[in-house]
Amino acid sequence: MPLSLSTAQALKLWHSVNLAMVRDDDPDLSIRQMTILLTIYLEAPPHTVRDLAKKLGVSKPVITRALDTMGKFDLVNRRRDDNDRRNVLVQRTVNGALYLERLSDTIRNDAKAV
Amino acid sequence: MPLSLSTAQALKLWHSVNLAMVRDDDPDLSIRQMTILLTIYLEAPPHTVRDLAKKLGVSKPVITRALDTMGKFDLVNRRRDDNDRRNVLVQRTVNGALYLERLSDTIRNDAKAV
DNA sequence: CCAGAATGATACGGAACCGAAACGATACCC
DNA sequence: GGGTATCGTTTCGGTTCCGTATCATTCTGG
Repeated sequence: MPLSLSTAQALKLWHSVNLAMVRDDDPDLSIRQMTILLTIYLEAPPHTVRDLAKKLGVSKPVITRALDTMGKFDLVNRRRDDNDRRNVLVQRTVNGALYLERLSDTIRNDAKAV
Repeated sequence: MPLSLSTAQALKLWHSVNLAMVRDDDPDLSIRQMTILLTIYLEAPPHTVRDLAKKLGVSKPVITRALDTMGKFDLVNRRRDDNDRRNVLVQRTVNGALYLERLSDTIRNDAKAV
């Protein structure tokens, strides 16, 4: 069933969720990093660097660097593809799942207050 | 009336809107910049650097620099307060209003598809 | 007046990210 | 096998953003 939002609701929701991200102490993910993370968790694997770059319309180094950063935070994992060792398979982590669970809680909670 | 979203809806909405921002060619605003912009447009004036810093829980230079950047894009405007010339009043612009209108269109449209 | 407080801007060194180009490793194909 | 294509990474120079400290300007209170 489709969600229907007014203009004011849409902007207020966006504002409150962004404000929550700014105010908490964790380091913010950039929009690109956030989009990569959500793609990995919402779409079916396998996820390769090349596929992610194509989906986001960005260059491959952007993906590599974002995976480096998010890997340091243990939000994603990299593994070589044994069937084609040129490929890198991007994998989910427990910590990444928890991160997105907290994000969805924030969104849902702010949506109720909008 | 409160919005009610499932976990999957919340994350899918967040994903699709972020993806749209990544894919379009305009330079992305950072989360902090976006939050400042939305605060200026959603909350009642006057908006000073100090107030914005307090609301977002960041230092004043963060606000000054974000206003510099968004001022270059003509998304916001600065004016000295004539009653207390130490203050800077942050003001809306036509271009900023258009920017947020496009943003809300994206959010509302993606919400329908979630 | 003048000392001190308040406000926003600036200086500084460091970190993160960018686009473009080049690189090493691996797979494919004739 | 040897040349070529593919894949992810690295390098390069440059830009932006950061936090902290400091600054100039303006107001306030005695």
